[in-house]
Amino acid sequence: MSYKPSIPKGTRDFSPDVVNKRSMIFNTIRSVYDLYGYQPLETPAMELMETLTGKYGAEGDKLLFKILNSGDFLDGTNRDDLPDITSQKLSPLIAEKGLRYDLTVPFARYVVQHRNEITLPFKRYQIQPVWRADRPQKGRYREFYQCDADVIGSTSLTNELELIQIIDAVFSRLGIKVTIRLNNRKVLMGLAEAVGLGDRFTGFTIALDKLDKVGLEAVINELRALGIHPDKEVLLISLLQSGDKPDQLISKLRELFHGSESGRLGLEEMEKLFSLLDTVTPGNAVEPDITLARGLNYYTGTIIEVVARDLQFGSLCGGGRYDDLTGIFGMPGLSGVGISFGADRIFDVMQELHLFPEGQIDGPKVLFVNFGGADELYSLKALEYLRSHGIPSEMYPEAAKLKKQIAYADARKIPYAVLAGETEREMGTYTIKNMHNSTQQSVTLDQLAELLRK
RNA sequence: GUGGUUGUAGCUCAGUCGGUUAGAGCGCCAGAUUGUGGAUCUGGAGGUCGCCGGUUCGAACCCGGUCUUCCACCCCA
Repeated sequence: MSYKPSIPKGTRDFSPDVVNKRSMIFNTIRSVYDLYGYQPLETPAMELMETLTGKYGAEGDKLLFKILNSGDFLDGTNRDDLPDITSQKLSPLIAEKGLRYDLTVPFARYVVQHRNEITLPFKRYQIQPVWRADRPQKGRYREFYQCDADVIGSTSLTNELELIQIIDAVFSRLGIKVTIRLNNRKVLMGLAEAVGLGDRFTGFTIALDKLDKVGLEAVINELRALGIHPDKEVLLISLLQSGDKPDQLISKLRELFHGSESGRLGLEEMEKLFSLLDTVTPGNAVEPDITLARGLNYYTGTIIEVVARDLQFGSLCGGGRYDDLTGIFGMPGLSGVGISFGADRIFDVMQELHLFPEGQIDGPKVLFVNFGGADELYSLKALEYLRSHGIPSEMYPEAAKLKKQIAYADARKIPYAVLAGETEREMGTYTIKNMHNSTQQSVTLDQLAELLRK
C-alpha cells in the first residue's frame, strides 16, 4: 500500500531557502505599493464559474481549473440525459466553482460587489496565487503568484505614470535591469486601419506581436494572408524596421493617422504619457513599441510589458488600461489601469543572474551550543535575554557532540555560535565564535547582545 | 489542446551488443579528533533503473501505454 509521493504537474514545493528568497521579492513589491498609497486586498482562491468564464477569451476558458461540486456532484443533472451529454453542457452542472485565473477579474467583481463601501478612485494591490491549466515550461507554471496593483475610477494618465514609476522602483530595488515597453491599443487600431486591416484587428495584432520572435518576413507573410493592402506594406515595414526615438516615431505615426480617429486619440495619450515620463526620468529604459499587443483581451488604452535586459525570458510584468471591465458585472463606465508582477519569473531571473545575496537571508543570528545540565539552563537564560532584545537565536536541542552542533550551525549558515560550558558559567561569561573566520572571544551577556545586534 | 523531448542513489551523471551481484563524483552517517564546522584519510548506509504492461531463457537497455520534465505551436506572469 505504498505509493511514491508527488505533486500535480506544474506545481512546486518551496524549501526554506527558496521561501526566504521569494519573501524578499514579495516584501519589495509590497513596500513599493505601500509607498505609493495602494491598499491591500485579498479575494478567495475560488470564484463562481460564471464570474470566470468569458473573460479571457475562448483560449482562456480552456485553461480554467474547475472544482467538482461537493457531495454527489451528479445531483444537478438529469441522469437520463447523461449518456449523450457533451462535456461543455455537463461542466456547468457539476462544477459551479473554479480557481481564479488572474487577479484583475476578481478585483472587478469585488469593486462591483462593494461599490457602496469604496471611495473612488480606488487604488488596491493584491499578492496571491493564480492557477492556469497551461502546459508547463520554463518560467511557466500551473500555480504561480501575481502581484497586482490597479487604480479604478480615474482616466488620468498620471495613473499610468505612477504604475511605471512603481515598476521602475521595484526592479531597481531588486537589481534587475529591465526595459519597459509601452504601446496603446488605440494606436494599434489606427495602424490596422491605416494598412486596411481595420476589420481584421485581432489577427493583425497577433501577427505584429510575433515580430521579435519570428522576424519581419514571417510577419509580413502572415499579414498578406490577412489581406494587407500591398501599397501599405512598405509603409509598415519602414515603421517596424526603424530604430526611431520616441518623438520621431510619434511624428511618423501622426502623419499616418490623419484619417484615423482612434489612431489620433491613442497617439495623443502616448505623447502625453511620454512627456509625463520626461519629468520623472525613470532609471530603467522606457520605450514605445508598436508591436506590443499581449494581454489584449480587455485592454483598451495603454499597454505595458516589462522584460529583463540581461536575459531572454518571458515578460516579468504586464499591464494596461481597461475602460469597462466592471461593465460585464453590471457597473459600466468605470475605467481602470493596472499592472501585474510575475513573482515566480522574477525569482527565476534573479536566480539565473545570481542576484540573491550570498548566505543566510533570514534566520537565527546565533546558535547556542548545548552542554546539558546546568550549562543548558545557563544558555537558556541568555537565549531568553537575546530574544527579548529582538535577536533571533536558538539553542541546539540536545547535548550532542560539539562537532555535530558546530556542523549544524555551519549547515544552517548561522553566523555565530556561543559556547557556554562549565568554565564560562563559573565566570559568568560567554564564548562567542564567529563562524566565518573562526575567531572566538569571551564576553558578558550585554556585550553579546551588543555584538549580535549589528 | 497538437507535435516532440526527458526520467538510473538526496544531487549531477556513467552504464558497451539485451547477459551473472547496476557504478562514479558530490552530499549524508560514523570514526581518526571526549570543547570546535569547512581540509584530509578510513569505513558505512542509501536503488521498485518514474510507473504499468508486453516481447524474450534473460530487460536499466527493445515495444506499447501512462505520469513527469523540458521544447515548439497556441496563449501568457
